[in-house]
Amino acid sequence: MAVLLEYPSMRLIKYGYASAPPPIPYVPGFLAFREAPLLLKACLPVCGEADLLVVDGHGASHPRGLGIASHIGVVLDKPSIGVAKKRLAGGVVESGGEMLLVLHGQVVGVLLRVRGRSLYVSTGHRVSPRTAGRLVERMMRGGRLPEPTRIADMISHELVSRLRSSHCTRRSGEEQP
DNA sequence: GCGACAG
DNA sequence: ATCTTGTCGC
Repeated sequence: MAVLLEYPSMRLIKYGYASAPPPIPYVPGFLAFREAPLLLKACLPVCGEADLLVVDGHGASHPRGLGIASHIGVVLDKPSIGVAKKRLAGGVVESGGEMLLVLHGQVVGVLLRVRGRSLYVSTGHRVSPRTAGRLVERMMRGGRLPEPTRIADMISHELVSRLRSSHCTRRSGEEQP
């Protein structure tokens, strides 16, 4: 699922999606091998108008410094940022009131605290760690996740729910007492 | 040996 | 991610 939002209003312009069985199982550190091909298909209708990609997952804060956020940015040749809900690699170092994500002695991202939860924001492609953090902060609208991720989650959940019930039950739109 | 391990 | 349990707010 990919959504195109206007910045800074964060209004939904349009979205794209694709569906297919997972090619391989999920293995930590290799998420892009499982999800990037389908995600790239979902991006086709919207990425041409996008100036920045916000990806659900890590970018440079990855065991080999190349998470799915970096992967997508490189393939689509767009600036990208990784926004993950859990730590994958590296550590957190406080510096000047900032929580920096450090990997192999390099600052690769920032840790944001949102509503008591952690958000691991990292460089994807052509965006510095601190700029990535600042941009994500400006895409927050009161939710636990930045608007691109939150809205994509919302729409994809609705799509899955509606598609599932219209495929496994009787005619869609019929009541179920 | 033990823990950690995006989605 | 998915699943289960518990808590809080409307």
